[in-house]
Amino acid sequence: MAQSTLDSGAVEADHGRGDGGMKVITWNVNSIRMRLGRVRALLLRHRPDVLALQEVKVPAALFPAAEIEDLGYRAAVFGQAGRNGVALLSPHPLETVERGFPGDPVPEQARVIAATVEGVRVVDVYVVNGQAVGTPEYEIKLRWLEAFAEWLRAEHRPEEPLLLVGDFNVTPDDRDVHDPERWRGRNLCSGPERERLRALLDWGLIDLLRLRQAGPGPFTWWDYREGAFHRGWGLRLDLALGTRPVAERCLEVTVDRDERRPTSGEGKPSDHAPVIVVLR
DNA sequence: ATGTCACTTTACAAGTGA
Repeated sequence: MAQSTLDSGAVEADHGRGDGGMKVITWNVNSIRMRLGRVRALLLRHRPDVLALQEVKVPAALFPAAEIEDLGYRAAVFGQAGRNGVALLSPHPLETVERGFPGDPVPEQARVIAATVEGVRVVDVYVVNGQAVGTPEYEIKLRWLEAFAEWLRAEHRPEEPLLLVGDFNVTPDDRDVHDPERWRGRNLCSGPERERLRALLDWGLIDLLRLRQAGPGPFTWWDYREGAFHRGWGLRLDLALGTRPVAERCLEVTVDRDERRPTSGEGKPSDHAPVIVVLR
């Protein structure tokens, strides 16, 4: 049963185009169990070729794989009980799945999963949050970004088709902040973390959303507190970064803000909105 | 700075992390 639905899903995900195009969505769901209804609706609405999830907050054994398979998707999960956890969903084969990376300063935390889908290496990251500048957690965040960049440089080449997506917990620059003065120097917007992200880009990655949208905005995350979404107090923390071969195929990048709305969809929203990347 | 949310523990509340 599962196999036949997987086959039909693969056909639908291509939108009948048969043109080698590819739709990749990244979404920090803040618990897959709480968000299953919305994830299901997103898969049916967009039929992405890849859905990269962060903060699934379950060990792999408790990931709702059967519900996902019923929609024609396979899941590769790097899970963790209660915190973190990343997963890649696709109707296509997920080849050469890699969980974590050598040199991770916090290897007990599930933050990176990678797989090759339709010839594109998709790397899904959930970067250390960092809590606040000056805390030990912030120092770990900087070290983590350095170690991840070192691994990327060692294992990959900028000439490869590689798409790095996820929740980076860093705003690339002030255009990604609703009120740059209010956020100046604080965690998610501070200089040192932006320098680490910049180093990653300098290796050979392009911020795909900025190819066609100069900003300021759009944002992808709004705090649950203080009615931040309603007041427009957002940040862009969720990014899609591509090597040149991927950037050349990029048609558009959009943010599905409706998913952050409390009144739309099944159950409560995540504090992050999905980012949708379309490649030709 | 914090008006929320989801998780955990030994659970019928409080602490943690985001």
